[in-house]
Amino acid sequence: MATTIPAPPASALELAEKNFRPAAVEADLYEWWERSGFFKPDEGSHERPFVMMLPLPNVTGDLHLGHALGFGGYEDLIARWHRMRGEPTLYMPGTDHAGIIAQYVVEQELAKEGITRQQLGREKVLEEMWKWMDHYRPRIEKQLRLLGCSLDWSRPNFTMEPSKQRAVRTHFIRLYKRGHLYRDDRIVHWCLQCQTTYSDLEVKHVERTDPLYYVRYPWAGAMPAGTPDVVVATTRPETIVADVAVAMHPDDERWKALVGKEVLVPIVERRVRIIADEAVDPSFGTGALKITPGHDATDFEIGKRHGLPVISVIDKRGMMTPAAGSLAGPDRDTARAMMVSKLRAKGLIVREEQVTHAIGVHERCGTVDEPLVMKQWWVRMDRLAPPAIAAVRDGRITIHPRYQEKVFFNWMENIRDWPVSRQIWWGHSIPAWFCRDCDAVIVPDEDAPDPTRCPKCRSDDIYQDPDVLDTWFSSALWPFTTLGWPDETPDLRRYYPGSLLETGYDIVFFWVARMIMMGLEEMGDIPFHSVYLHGLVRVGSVKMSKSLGNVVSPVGLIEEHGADALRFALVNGVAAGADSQLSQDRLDHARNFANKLWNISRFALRQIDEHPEAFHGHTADQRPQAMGDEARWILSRTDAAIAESSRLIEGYLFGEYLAALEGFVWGELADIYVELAKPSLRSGDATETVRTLAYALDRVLRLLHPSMPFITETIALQLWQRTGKSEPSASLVVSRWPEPGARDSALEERFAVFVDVVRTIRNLRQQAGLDPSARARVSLAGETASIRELLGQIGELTRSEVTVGRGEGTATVVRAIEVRLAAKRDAAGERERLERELALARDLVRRSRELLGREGFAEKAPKEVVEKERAKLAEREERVRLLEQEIRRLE
RNA sequence: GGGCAACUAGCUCAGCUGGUGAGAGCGUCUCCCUUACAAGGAGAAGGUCGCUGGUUCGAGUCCAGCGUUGCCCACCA
Repeated sequence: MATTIPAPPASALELAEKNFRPAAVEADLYEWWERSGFFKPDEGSHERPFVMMLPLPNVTGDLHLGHALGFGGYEDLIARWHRMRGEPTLYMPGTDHAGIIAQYVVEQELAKEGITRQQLGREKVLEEMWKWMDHYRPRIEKQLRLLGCSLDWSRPNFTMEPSKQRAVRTHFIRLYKRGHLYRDDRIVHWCLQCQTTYSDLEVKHVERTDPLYYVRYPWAGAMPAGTPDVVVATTRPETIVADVAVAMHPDDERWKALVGKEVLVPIVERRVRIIADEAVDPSFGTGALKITPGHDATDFEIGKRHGLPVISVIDKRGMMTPAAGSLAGPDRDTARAMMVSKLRAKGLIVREEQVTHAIGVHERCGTVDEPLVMKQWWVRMDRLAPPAIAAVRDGRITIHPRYQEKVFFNWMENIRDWPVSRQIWWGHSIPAWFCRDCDAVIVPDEDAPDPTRCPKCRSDDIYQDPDVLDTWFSSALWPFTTLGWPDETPDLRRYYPGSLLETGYDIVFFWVARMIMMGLEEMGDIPFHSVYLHGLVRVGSVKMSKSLGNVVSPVGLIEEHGADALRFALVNGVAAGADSQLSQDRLDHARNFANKLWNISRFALRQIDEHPEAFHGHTADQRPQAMGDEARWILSRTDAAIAESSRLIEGYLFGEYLAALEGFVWGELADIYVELAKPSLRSGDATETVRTLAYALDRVLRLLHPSMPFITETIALQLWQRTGKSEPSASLVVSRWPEPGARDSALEERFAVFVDVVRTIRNLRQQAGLDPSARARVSLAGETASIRELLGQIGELTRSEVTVGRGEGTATVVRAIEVRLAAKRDAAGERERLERELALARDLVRRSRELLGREGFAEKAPKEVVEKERAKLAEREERVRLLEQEIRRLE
């Protein structure tokens, strides 16, 4: 920690308005936190560090709500909690150069000025890319600060910075030398728009209806009479010119006898064989599939199995190549129409129908996939995947919520090799050179400079692979490149492996799985111990996406409601891993809750100001030695809230944690304790009450700080300025998370009765139509022992004089206590009400008796459960008796 | 085709290791500007926890089957 800590901002110390105004304090507080070094891990600590890497946002534009959920909602909550637990906490910032997406975005910008990347050339486009990065990186970093993320900004990271380029080069070379990387001609997804390949994961399937043509392939030789025609169904007739076979399912009785015979590919008149392959679906079309290895992934695989040649008739721009013969020249759509009319002219189209099928499109731009066969770099998965599967299988890495592990296994166990070449310009260059004279592939040694001549044939006519690497190739290394790898840095030693990886479940395959594989490969150890996967945030009920134009900027929401309200609203009450939606209601509610806390604090601070003597020799963070019931009660409940909060956060139940905390702060501290505190504050000795109020507030601020850092810090500064605190920390950020004290469950049980009685009296008052501001008289009879000490408090919350004993007036029974309010009785109406209550009460008695009388219950259920049920039955029976008595009295 | 999950109040959703009048927010109704807060307070109404079986003394919670919905993966031409 910094040796001298600057003074906290005056704005936070002075804000005293009736409503909390986030804009007045947030920027100042963040700046103070950052400048004071609170977000740097304590290097001197011997505690085990907590390490979490930011899921590096793409430098493609501003942050959206999904980022706010992950970064501000979950990660910062988790980081702040660990920091408060005394763990040296490293929440590592960084951004991603975002390869294809970023280049696509910048190209769109250029297109607005009518410029294409080809016109500009590689150098200039890269200049534009860097300009974009230089513009958006600070903006993104600013937005992370607005969210309140406690990132260690002294350790900035960017995937394209020189140190990362060196790391990627090293990694590539090592993978290559170890045999995990190979180069091969294989079919890949090609984007005509982006002019690059992409991986299976980046293919989106969309439903589309297209004409399905049934095309007859004439027999090559004479066939016996009655031999059926071979008819294939296709949506892509333009690829017929690249057909090299027709395939049937081996078990298809219709065609079995014809396997091995030859047909003529229409128009090109090529003789091809009929083959049998399991991949053919006999129920589709006629059960005969045309095989086009050059332009279909399935066909490519089938072709490989049968040793068929590959014919490519479509080029990278989507134009028909000379190999297409009479179709050469036009684009693929025009060629399709041309082919259809040619086939029609020859009478080869036997049928045409509409078919709805799934077609692949590039998820970034929506362009229909064009499978092409190209020479590409591939990462072999056969040896990288098994250790990653094992790490999760044997629990070295746990994924929360746990069911996501099944999803992980399902994918990893069917994983396919990963194509990592991209034909764009923005990205990590590939440290591989090719020799024009002997075709050698040259990958230099790790620390060697770029090669200048071919080691095989000594030619100096070599060139570097012009492709760049998939973005995820570099982000897979994030857990260790951020720590200085491949150098053996102190950071790498201290902070690897990390503790937790928090991200959305939608990038498990893209990123999480690959980090695990590469961590194990390069570091020989898992990259993190746990993974927490949050759900997706929707706006209203619609998924947020750029194409739908409903991307919400968190910045506007922060300006309007404050970062705390946004952070709280995004997480409160959301089940682990579940998708959620952010609505105006949720935001308003969160803001209202923040305001509630603010006003509890204003009340407490005013009381402290009026009773300064309470803090001579005592501080807000010291648990007061309370005597009074209500003080002891709220202290016990505070301890319950502490224990509950810790338990829920440890269990990754963040939504529950906030919901439970809100219930405590609003429903118990504000609605009950603050009200009970008022009379004793007016009386002579307020010391105990003020101290209790301050202490409860101090605890609540700590408990809530991980989610609502700004408001809690503002209040804490104001509180501690008045009361002092025993802990030396200058800020709530680096204060200790509370430990729960001993609870008084007997007292809590008495207060549960108390709360029931209060509600019953208030209800009775309203039913009787009493003037809300008038004082009433209430008498309690029956089993009043547990609340005998709390009569004054009951009176305080119900504006009543409360006595024990028989009284007059309108009555009801709660638990086994008769409650009577001095008011005029409406005999008929009251009788009706009491009869209704009696019926319900009898039903409850019946249920209790049934449960207790059931065979096996008394023997098999835990003793406490049986005891509790017996007590409940007794109370219910007494309530029935009292209600009956009351009804009789009405007669 | 394979996998994962969801189905709880009018709406949006909690309910974690099974324990018995099923919770919240919003909305609805009644009342209240009580000097911390009207961005508030008090009270109320509202649910056969998708369906059918099973396990258990006991099931919203566990198991099986079914139905509906969503998502992911996959070589639907």
